[in-house]
Amino acid sequence: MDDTLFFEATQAEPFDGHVHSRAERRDLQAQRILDAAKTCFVRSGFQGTSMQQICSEASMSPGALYRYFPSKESLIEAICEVNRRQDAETFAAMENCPNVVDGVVNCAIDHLRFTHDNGNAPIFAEIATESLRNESIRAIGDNCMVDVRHRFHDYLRGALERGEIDPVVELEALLPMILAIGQGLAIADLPNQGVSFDKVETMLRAATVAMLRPVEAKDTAGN
Amino acid sequence: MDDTLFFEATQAEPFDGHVHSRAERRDLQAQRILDAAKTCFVRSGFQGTSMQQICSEASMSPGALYRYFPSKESLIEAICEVNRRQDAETFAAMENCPNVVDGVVNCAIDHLRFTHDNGNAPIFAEIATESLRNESIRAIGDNCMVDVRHRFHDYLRGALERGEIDPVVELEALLPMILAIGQGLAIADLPNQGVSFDKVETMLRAATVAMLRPVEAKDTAGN
DNA sequence: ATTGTGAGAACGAATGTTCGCTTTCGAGGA
DNA sequence: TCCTCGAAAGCGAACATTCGTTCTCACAAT
Repeated sequence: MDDTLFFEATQAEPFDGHVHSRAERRDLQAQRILDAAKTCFVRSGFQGTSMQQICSEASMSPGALYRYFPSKESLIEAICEVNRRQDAETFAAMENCPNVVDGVVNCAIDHLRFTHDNGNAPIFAEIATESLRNESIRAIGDNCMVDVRHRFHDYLRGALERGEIDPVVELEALLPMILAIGQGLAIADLPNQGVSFDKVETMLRAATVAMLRPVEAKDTAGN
Repeated sequence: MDDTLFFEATQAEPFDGHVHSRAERRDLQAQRILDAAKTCFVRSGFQGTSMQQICSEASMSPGALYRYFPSKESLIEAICEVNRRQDAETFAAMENCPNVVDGVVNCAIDHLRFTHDNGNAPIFAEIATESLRNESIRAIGDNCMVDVRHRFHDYLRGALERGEIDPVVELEALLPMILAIGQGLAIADLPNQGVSFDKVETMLRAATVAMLRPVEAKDTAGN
């Protein structure tokens, strides 16, 4: 199911019904480390966080921590991977939305809401920044973005072929544009600046309609 | 004139017209260090760059470098300050533009073009990310953003009061939205992904018109 | 008895910065 | 024009500290 993390449950509980099986306890500890790492990364960034800080945050010794994650990089990868999976889930919901504009806007707002609620904006920014240079992180970030980009591309192309979008629209330019705007909004975390999600949605919908040029916009302004 | 840097020309040339006065040479060296620092920061980020790397890039010993900048942080601040000043110049041009939409769009495109041409996208992302946590950088970044935000706010409010924008538009929500979009576009560096400035401008103009709701859009699509 | 888990000292490498020294510069006196 | 000398510029080894990581050993659970 998932071979990118290092602490998978290597064995299902054998026979007994103990409160904490060996594997369960191991997963629990690993999660504790991940939570501590995320807290530190939000606070100081990937490069600015030391393993000692993560150890302190997790109330764990280096020797213990290194039993769960073989390196600092593996911790970063795990954090990125969690984000990647959450993003994929958010964007998957879009594909079931019949109206193109609603699909794009709802998906973006869901993403913004999730990022805001989990305090993920700094990590999101960190990943985006680090992806511009660090190879190993770019590999993960790109996988994430490639995934999102692909789904988004297919979704828009489908709408285009079904005649829901003005054929004038060029997908190869529109797609990076939308992703860039979404990224900017996620990093800015507008609700943190006192702008409600509703207002963001209203403006984003207007902008989306203007760029997508849907052939039959049903209720683009009222919702 | 400028009291934020540490290497000001402490004395104007006394009387002679030498090719390189003492102060001129000092400024030249300081600039060489700044260029090297920028190269390294683009490559590895603020935290990921060591002073040794900057020294190597500048072909200078640590002892020499530290005669010009008292710390690594002062180098980061100087780099940020340069960016801040450039941004301010770019955004100042906006205020002379009569048409609101043109003002906003042209300003944004100018900014994107400058960021792209100078390879500043990674540093821009770095500053934005670091501003979310690092105090000293946030101080500079905020000064920059406060400046830009203030100019932008006044500009839009002027247009609003002059009746160029639908009074329905709420400035306090629109402003962060526009800045977030601009930041996202700057970081994404679309021309680096094969999307021309013209296409970005077309889409951005459409989105801007949709969000600004100017009362009399003259040639919003054709330009 | 064997195996998994944790603590914490210890490791070498790398960090930002400083220090003592030499070289270069340029104004002013001979 | 040449010399002199104080100051500025530059070098690179060395500093203390911190980094990510490993090692050893004790404890706990099976």
